[in-house]
Amino acid sequence: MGEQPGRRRDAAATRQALLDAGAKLFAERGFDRTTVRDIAELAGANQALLFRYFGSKEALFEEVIARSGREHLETHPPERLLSASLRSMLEPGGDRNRTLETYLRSSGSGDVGAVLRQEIGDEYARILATLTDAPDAELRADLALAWLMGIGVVRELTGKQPLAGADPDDIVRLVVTAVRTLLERAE
Amino acid sequence: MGEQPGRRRDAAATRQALLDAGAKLFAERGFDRTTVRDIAELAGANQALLFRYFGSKEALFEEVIARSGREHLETHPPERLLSASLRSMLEPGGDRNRTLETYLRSSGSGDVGAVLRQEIGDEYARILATLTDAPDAELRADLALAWLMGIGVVRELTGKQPLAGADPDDIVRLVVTAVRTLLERAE
DNA sequence: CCGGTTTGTAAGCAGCTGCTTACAACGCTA
DNA sequence: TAGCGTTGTAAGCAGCTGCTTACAAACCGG
Repeated sequence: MGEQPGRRRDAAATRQALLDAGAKLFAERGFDRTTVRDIAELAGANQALLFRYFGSKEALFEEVIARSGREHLETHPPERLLSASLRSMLEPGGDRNRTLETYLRSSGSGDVGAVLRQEIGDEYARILATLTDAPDAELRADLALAWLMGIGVVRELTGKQPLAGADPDDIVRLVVTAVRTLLERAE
Repeated sequence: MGEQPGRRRDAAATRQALLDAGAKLFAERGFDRTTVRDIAELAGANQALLFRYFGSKEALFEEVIARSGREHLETHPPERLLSASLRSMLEPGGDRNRTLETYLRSSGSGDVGAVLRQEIGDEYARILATLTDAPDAELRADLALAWLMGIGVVRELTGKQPLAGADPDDIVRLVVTAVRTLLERAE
């Protein structure tokens, strides 16, 4: 990508460029449809370096997921995690967090990065579960998380209208209200 | 698969076997990770027949989606569509409807079967939208549909606990209650 | 029973995939 | 500046992919 004139050989920068390119493409296309050649080209690097620095396509993927996944969790308090994650998924912009997109675009049973994805999901749900004192708090938190994922699927992956073109504020308002009901309603 | 002794050569039966095998594998693995060789093997047919009867892997996929997608819509009234679809996704069993799984396991931008998937989604949402008289009924219906998809993602695709192992009754109860709030709450 | 059509089979092609290897260019340190 | 490890490059390999082709076996109307 943008190569600095003073550093024509820089392993750390190349590694980072590959990581960034991988993050972008995995989020856009999923794991299967992203090729190591595409990643290397977008990073402006030789594809052999991908294997030198990461070992395999799968290892690069896991590093992408691990890094991007924790950012949101560390920067938002529990009561705003849901709306913050929702907003970051809804609002366009180059530097937004694409964890959920990457997460849900990569499927399969005996899957790649499955352990990491599970850890991140657990972390999200654990935090959301602190917002309710219902006995089945964790199940309710999972359902809230599932809603996030579903909105991501429908918007970014199928582009269904009117949801795909709706105002993020409207979506957040509707979802937060209903989720509040979901979490607060003890029986 | 199970070959009748009286009909050793039967184009219609072979076509159907390929369709069934494709439906199963596409739902389990998604489009990309399902190979035409796998489909042919599961169907007990030669893979060349797949191309003779359907033309391409993509055309077979579209036929699978088109057929399975309409079944639910035609057999459930609006007020039970949500819970019925949710249940069919949650409850194990060989002959359940796997439209949503197939739907969400196949992603990508310039995508395969995109038009058909959109039609099915529109149909679901249109029916759900009849359940509310809010001005943004369609957006609310989309959000309800998105929740369905999300629950499918989290359960079948990531296997996250406790959601993946929860009692379908509990899930349906929580979701239906919250969705009722989502749909009924006019402002 | 004959001739042509339908159904099934085996083999292979071209292209792409993840990954490896052999080698050249560079830059630091002694 | 000589030596050497680091960084980058080009080429290619083996395996898999969707798809095609050439051909054999079964079927059916005449």
